[in-house]
Amino acid sequence: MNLDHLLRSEIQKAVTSVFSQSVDTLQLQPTNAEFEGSHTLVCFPLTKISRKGPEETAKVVGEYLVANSGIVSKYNVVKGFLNLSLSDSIWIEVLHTIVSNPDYGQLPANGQEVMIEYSSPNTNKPLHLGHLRNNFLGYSVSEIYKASGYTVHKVQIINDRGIHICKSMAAWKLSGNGETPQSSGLKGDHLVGKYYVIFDKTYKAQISDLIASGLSEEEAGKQAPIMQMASEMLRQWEQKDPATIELWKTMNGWVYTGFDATYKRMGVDFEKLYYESDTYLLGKEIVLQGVEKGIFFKKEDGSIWVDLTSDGLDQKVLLRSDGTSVYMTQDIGTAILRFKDFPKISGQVYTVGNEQEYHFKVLFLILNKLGYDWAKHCFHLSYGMVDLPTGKMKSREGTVVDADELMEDMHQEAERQTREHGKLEGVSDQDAHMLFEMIGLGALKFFLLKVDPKKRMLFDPSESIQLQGFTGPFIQYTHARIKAILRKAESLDIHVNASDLKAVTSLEPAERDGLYLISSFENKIKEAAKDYSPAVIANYAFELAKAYNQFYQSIPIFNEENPAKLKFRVAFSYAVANIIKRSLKLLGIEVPERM
RNA sequence: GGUCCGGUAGCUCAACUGGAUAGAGCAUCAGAUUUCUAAUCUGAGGGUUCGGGGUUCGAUUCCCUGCCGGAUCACCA
Repeated sequence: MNLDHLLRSEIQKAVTSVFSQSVDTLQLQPTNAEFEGSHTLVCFPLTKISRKGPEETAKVVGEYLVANSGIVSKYNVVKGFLNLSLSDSIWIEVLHTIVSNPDYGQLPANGQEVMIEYSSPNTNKPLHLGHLRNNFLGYSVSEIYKASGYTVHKVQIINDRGIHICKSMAAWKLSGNGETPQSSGLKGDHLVGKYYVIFDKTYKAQISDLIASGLSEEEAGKQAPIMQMASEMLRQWEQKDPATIELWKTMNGWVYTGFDATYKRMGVDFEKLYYESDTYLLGKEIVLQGVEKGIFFKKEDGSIWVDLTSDGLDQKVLLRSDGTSVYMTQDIGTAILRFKDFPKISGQVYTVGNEQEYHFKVLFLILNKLGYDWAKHCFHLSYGMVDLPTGKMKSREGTVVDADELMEDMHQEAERQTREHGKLEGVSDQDAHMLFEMIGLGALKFFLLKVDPKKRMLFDPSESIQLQGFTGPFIQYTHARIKAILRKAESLDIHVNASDLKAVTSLEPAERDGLYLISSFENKIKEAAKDYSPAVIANYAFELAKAYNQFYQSIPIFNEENPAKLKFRVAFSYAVANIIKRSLKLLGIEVPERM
């Protein structure tokens, strides 16, 4: 039974019957806490067909529903708002359908496939806080789409070639003395990142020397020996010079080993990896064909452009005058390749920061001009930057927050607070370790996902390690508490079946509040999918946990003398725990049995 | 300069896409553990929703305008 559908159809019937005219949309919203009821119908829009004032309209509909629907037990009208109270038997039925459906929260398969790209790092340095937001977001949106009934293909494109990795290679060759992850004990991505920093330092020093010897800043930048070395390596790489390719493979290999460990700890995964070194030449053919078809045009110097002025944008280069590809060319090729690899996908989602909005706008327009009708189902999941209290993250200024370090810090903080609470009695070291990890990462993921992805957000380290209030651990804790109740019920040999639930005759307000939230879970999943927003789920899970804690506080379950009521409350607790678990899973967060 | 985002309590964020007296968390203050886990719960204070116009039964939400912050506008990625 879907409560929302049921109620809407009852209201439709009422409206049609009372005003002898139907209405296509109903404005149904949760009732404010200060009024009685659970669902509120906004009646202002109905005045057009009722030809009555809003209060009178609400009253007539309310009367009808109480008399005829069988599910509305009471109503009250405040201004144009019709507040409805549902009969307790309906709430009990809601609980029954949910506990008897193990797949509640998984919408039926809709036969559609979608590709979601996220992460997509450069291979010259370790992942940082910005990547964490990206990865958690991409992963979570993938989970949300799966729950909505889609088949999801998670992919990324690894930017493994170009001047950035050559910089690390040049610095390593100059001053690395053959250092390896094994010899240094450094994680591979951090080792390569170390040489990227060394490159930058050396480069700057060389520039100031050159400026001191009379060169302009621009000239110095070009002539600095280390930069010339990196540029030369890029040329050699493109010419497939064996030694250069070998070094490139070695250093990228170190990075991948490092990334694998980081992804594993983050709990994210990918179905297929695309590498820029494989795809950067793609798209060139397409662009040349586009010139022949008259979609693109060539300038005198031989460069190829697309004219987007009729779409309110500028002209954009697609092939350089020397015939080489740019980023856009590659992305055109990669997009087409992906639709060949996964012919059933209807579209793809690109999880990329909002600084690339213009790029994707252009990309989708070009694909559209090329005649790919899937282009209109491509979506740039654009998210805001993560700021620090000290301002923007700047890798050159050393203010980046490293992903590995941050996850470790969160783990340790979880451990510190757990020990402080004295919650580890009878817990093995191994279980304790898993618990700290679960809590630490739960806090971090929740912190980054609770904000609307579109918005720029502030990462305050002292706030992110909070385990109280609007946090992941608060919700995990609620789950653990419920599990304790379920264990106790088990030990008392309390088992619930349908007839027990139906024997309950009256509910407490706290129970109805919880059931209302439970009944709206699937709508929240749809909303989150439509908006590409894990924040919808984060807010929902928090509301649910809060509602349960209020219930938990006010009603001691095992003191109840009426056995049917007691069983009802156990079943209710079970349902809440399940939905907490499922919602947090949509955010990539695990829940503990005890904490 | 053009285009696009954003501005809500001291701080970090919500507000069901135009609905009720704008809500949470943190922080501050005051309370609640012979009870199923106090990482919890209850209560208090805290607002010109950046300013100014407009649209209508009704605006944080839509339109215009000004101010502030950010992104972007490369033969970079």
